[in-house]
Amino acid sequence: MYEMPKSKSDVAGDVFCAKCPARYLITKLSSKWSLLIIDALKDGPMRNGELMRFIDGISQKMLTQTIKELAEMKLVHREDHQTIPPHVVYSLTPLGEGLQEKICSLDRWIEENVIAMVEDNNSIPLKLI
Amino acid sequence: MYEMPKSKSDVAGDVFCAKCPARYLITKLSSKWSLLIIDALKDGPMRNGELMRFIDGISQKMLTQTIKELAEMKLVHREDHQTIPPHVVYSLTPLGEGLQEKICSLDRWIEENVIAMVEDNNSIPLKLI
DNA sequence: GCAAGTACGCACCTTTTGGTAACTATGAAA
DNA sequence: TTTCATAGTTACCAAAAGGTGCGTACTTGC
Repeated sequence: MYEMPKSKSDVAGDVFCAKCPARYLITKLSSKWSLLIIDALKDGPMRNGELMRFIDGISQKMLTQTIKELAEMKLVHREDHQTIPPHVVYSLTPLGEGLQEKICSLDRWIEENVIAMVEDNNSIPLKLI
Repeated sequence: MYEMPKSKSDVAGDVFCAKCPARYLITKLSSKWSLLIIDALKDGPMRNGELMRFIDGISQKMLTQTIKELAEMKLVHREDHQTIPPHVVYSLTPLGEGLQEKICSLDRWIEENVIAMVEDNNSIPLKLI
């Protein structure tokens, strides 16, 4: 597994290096649910139920789990009103906003180029949206 | 699973829709190996062994498998010289070049912001690069 | 008064991911 | 002559991802 460095200043970024924290982060972020949650939060704060309905196909378990990881990475802010029934609001942190621009750019590119990627290709499943 | 539409013109992109091909593609692309291979090919064609050495930690199996998927998505071109011993060269297609810009932008952002994401966080493993 | 919504945690189970080792055929270098 | 590099494939196995169903404690609408 990983080892802790002596000080934080020893940390630097290289995704191609297996032991770099940057690689750890790219491993965490390279999940469809992480990408979709950050994309979904681009227009402002959302609650759990809203995200569930917006991100078609995500389960409650994966939403909770992924949001927790994104919060640990300081990309998403979790605001719990501490009421019963629960009222929790999720939003992007300033750091998350920066990442969101990159991820949205990637997602929009995929949506725009999906036809070129799947045409004449029987191994990629197609379906009406 | 998925169903085939009547014609290709029915295809459109929405990553938030579970049955959209765009979701299928984002699912395939959201793996660390896909992201790293496309990033690695940004400076020109590379051979199998070069990629193995450049992308620290990837196994032969995952490299072969991921490249195959990227080729099916028309993002990577596989040029096999049909010799023994084998000589195969991989490069980005014009489509892959477009995606590479987005992915490199994401990877560089992660490398630049890795410190902000991991500081004061004991759940994220750190290591000297 | 009963059901639904809220945002989870937990246990169980299946599917997918991904590592390792063995094997391929050949040329080139030691 | 023996070893290595090349770019794979295959089988086997362990680990991780991820779905489903249950329970929670309360409020609001029907």
